[in-house]
Amino acid sequence: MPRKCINPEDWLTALGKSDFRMTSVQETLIEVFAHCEFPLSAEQAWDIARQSRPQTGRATVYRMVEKLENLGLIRRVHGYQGCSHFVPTLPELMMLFICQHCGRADYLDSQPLQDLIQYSEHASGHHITDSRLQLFGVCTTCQENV
Amino acid sequence: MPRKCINPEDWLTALGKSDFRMTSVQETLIEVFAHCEFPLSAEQAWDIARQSRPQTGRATVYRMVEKLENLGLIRRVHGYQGCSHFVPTLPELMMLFICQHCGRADYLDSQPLQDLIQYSEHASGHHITDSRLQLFGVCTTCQENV
DNA sequence: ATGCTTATTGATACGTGGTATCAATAAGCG
DNA sequence: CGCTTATTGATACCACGTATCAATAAGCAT
Repeated sequence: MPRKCINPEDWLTALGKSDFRMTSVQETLIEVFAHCEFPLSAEQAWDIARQSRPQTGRATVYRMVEKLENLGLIRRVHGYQGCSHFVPTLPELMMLFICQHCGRADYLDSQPLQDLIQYSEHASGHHITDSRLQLFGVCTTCQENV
Repeated sequence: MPRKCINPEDWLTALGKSDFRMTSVQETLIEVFAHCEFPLSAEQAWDIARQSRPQTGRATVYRMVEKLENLGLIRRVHGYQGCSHFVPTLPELMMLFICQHCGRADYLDSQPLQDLIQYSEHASGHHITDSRLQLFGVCTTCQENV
């Protein structure tokens, strides 16, 4: 499965507002999420963060996860075993695919989703402002390794 | 917004397996979910159930919610304020729309979603076995009442 | 109807994921 | 360098959900 990677620099830029103070915890957590291979829970992120920064507090991780989600830098995965895991968001709006076998996330072209929304909006009369789509299945790599 | 309604009789049929025993709690909770206007959490369902059946236990409600979800009779709403609310599932697979203003759920034609899945499967090479789509916005009724 | 088997219930205790509090720390600015 | 104040981390706390288990009652055989 293709591996997308996030540039932590961009995240720092996105976080860089006037009343914002960059700290070492934040750098650590940005690294953790920017490079995660799999959807990560706050608890998992905490474990990983403490490997390189043992004094990291639990509440701080939860706060940071909330902030990153609000900024749209990470994205909640609405999966089978709960909805508390996150993956980095790509700059472009894309559809999320989760492999049920290896657990990895892939990002697919979102044009079909935009078409769907436009069609459904017209067909139903509702004004659609937001959407959540997630696809599950077996990724190309795992299909080969059966 | 159009109001779809579930027939509790159908649910009883779906529940009627050999080693299954129908009880009054179950009837109560089926009524609660079959007629709910809005996505309901287990806790909310508990409150409503106790109005007509005060001795209803909390654990029983959670057990029943799990059973109904496993049977596909109710469906989890992956919304903004968490993922622990449920709406009755319609016989046909349909896309879920939630109005951000009045909170009501509507069910939309799922053909566009099926098309999207078929297209994305072909385009990505992944084998897609399941999906979760939810749409949010302002329903036709709420648009008129601005 | 009556009794028996066993699925189901409800009370309680428990566990986990997430939040409020608050004194201590440190970022960034003048 | 010192000040202001955003941020941190420890702790306590809360909510949602689950495991346990004796008591209850469905539904079948008789």
